[in-house]
Amino acid sequence: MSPSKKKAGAAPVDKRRVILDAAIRVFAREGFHGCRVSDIAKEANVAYGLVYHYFSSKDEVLDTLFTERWSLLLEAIGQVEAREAPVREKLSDVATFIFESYQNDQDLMKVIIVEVTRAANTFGRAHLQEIRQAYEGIAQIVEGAQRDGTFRDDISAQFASLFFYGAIEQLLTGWIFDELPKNQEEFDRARDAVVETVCGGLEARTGEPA
Amino acid sequence: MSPSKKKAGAAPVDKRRVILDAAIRVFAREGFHGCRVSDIAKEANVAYGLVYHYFSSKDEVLDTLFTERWSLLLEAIGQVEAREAPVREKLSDVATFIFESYQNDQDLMKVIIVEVTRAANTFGRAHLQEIRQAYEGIAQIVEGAQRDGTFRDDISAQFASLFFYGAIEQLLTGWIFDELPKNQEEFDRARDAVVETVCGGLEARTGEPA
Amino acid sequence: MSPSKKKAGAAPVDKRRVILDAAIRVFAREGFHGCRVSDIAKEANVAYGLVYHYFSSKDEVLDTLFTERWSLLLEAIGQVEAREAPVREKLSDVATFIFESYQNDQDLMKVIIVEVTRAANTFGRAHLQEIRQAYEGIAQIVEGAQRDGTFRDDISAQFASLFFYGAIEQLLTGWIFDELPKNQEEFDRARDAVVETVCGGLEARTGEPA
Amino acid sequence: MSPSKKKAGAAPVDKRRVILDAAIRVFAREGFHGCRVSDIAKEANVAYGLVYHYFSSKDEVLDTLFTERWSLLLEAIGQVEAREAPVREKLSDVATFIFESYQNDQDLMKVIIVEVTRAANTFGRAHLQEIRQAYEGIAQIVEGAQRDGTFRDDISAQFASLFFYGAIEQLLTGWIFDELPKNQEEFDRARDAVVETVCGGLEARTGEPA
DNA sequence: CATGAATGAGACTTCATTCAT
DNA sequence: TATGAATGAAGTCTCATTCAT
Repeated sequence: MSPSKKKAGAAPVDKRRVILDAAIRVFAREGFHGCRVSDIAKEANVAYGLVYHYFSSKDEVLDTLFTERWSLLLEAIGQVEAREAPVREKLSDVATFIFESYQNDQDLMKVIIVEVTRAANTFGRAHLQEIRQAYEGIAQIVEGAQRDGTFRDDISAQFASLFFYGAIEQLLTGWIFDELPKNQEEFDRARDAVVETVCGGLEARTGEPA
Repeated sequence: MSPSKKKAGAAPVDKRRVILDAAIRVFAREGFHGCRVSDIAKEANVAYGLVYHYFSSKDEVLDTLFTERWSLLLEAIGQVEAREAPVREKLSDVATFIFESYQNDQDLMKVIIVEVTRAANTFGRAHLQEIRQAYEGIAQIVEGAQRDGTFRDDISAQFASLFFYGAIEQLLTGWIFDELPKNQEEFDRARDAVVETVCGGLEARTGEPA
Repeated sequence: MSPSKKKAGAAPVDKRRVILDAAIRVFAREGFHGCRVSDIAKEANVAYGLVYHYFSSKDEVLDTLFTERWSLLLEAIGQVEAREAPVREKLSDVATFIFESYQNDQDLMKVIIVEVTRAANTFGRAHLQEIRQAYEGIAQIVEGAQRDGTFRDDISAQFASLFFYGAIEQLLTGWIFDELPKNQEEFDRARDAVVETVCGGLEARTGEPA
Repeated sequence: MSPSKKKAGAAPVDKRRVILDAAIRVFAREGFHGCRVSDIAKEANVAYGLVYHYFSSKDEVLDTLFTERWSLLLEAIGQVEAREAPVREKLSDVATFIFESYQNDQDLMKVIIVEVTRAANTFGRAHLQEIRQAYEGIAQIVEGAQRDGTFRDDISAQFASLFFYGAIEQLLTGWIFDELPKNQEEFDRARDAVVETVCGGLEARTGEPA
């Protein structure tokens, strides 16, 4: 942040950041395997070798992008989880966070979902631990609701968590690849729909037909 | 050299099939990109070049595997859709079909999910059309239920379909990569949980709290 | 050797051999590190990839060349060792074998000496075992002469062996890099000189001044 | 930043020397090609660029190390050569000088032998002239002995010199890479053995069997 | 003198695909 | 059908050297 060694006025270009941002665009455009390291360097207007000055490998660039972002998600889930609020609101907040991430950084989220989260065989495997942490955070929100009687407890919180996350990711994937409308209204509708559906299905009922 | 297995009476070996089955195992074990064509040939006990005699490329092998299987799913969805039955039963049947596919052909389903369905950037893109057909089939089941008033219609059938499919795929992915228990009972529990959750959330209600 | 699968008349080109022979020339001319794999392929009139069809790496090409040749030396030493003959004759035969190897395959011997035997830090290390076997074979010849009283035994056979081999290798290195005369007469003179010097120094004496 | 070590009284650190000494350790440990310039800087606790402030290239660092040391050897040989003494004593002194160099600066001598003297294809070639000077110095000692009748003159002094030096270098190489015992006693034994063997073989004899 | 970020050429290796038999 | 040798394009990573400060 503080450009201590730079004279005021000089743009303190953080080349590492420049490379990361370029990588987001290139990965989103061409895919991780579809691009060469030189493409990243070119997009960043930087010499080939500089990528390797800051990152030990092409993989590490993606790892860094993923971890940077995923940790925000984990943190957000943690905060939601810790709060006192109705479960619907909590899950809605989690969904909102994810959808907003997507709205604000479409390229980055595309990369994370396409190249990591859904790439179960390659990077998804490497980050299994962190990915699971998100599921577990959501599961704990569900468990809380089961404890206080809001949610039925004959559906395991783990399953519920997977349904919730899976539904959201499927939606995002649809947005990413199908040419679906992507506007605020649509995002809100989608978010409400997931929350409605999953919470609706999980809520405990009295005097139900089913 | 010696046509030992081709003596009259012995089942004529369909080398094409042998190659496909070998590919399933190899793709499941090493991933599509992690294996070489020669690995498939070796696994099939077949000469390198023979793979190219039956298939025009490595891609085509995977395409074939995917299409073979996915068409079964599309057909199954179509039949369910055409039937007269409560929507819960219909969706449960779809889920059952998918879970049974997984139980019976774990390797093949792993390959389809990991390398095609979730590989949005590569094969998923090539087969987007067919994949969407499945979503649409499910959506039509939902629409039917919306028309007869069983399901609420303020959540679009398209969304509902993505949720349903996304939840199932997330579950399967969990089974594939996490070391979760995989037995009949667990499969049944999972299936019931998805159906319960999604249908529960989509059902129209009278005198509801929400 | 037997071109069993080739029609008589067709030149049975062993591409592997062609590559090895090309590698000898290229390594001798440019050094192992000074040449690229593509240089070998070009020299062999062969596609780049074929080198990797037959060898797993550039290293393995050199390893193969070394091992092929060095095993001949080890065998020769073994045969000399087993024979009944005066020690001078034995050591002279060993020297002759080495000098003749050099005369007949100057490029190969240059490669072996420069890139392996004297490259203690790289390939020499990898083949330390085999190189030591040669020293040990020579040492055993010396030990035989010590046992029968021909050679003094206050100089260890191991040392003597190193002296003998070291002297020869130094000579060869001189031939390889200095522009010394290289003709049969010179080879003979050199061989006799080493044998004379080393054996002369090792022979037991009676009534010596030293 | 803080010139803490440069306070009056503290020995002024010669960074150039520090770099050279670090290079010795790094070259000995990892080999010239096995290390990076940054490794030298790190070992010297010095900034990357400073290496290039004092030396124009990585090569020049090694060249400097070699020349520094080799000139001592040449000088020593010259002094021995100029002295009036029996040839055995002279050659023994040369051997002693080399063995003592090795005892006192194992790393440096390892570097010189492994990376220069025996690296005929790279640095050995660049320093061929200086290396030959050593051979010639030794040859002149031998010639002197031939002139006064101590050594036989049917073995050329040049050959004799190569044998002597080759034998010693082979011994040192053995010490460097095989885990041979390295103590004063062993050094003395080795030195005496070389001198005995070579001089013994070169001495003129009267009434010899050979 | 001192720093270390920036540069970019260079080489190995992989592997899908072709082809002669 | 069946074989497996042959092809060659493509891409990652290394690291000596330069340069702005």
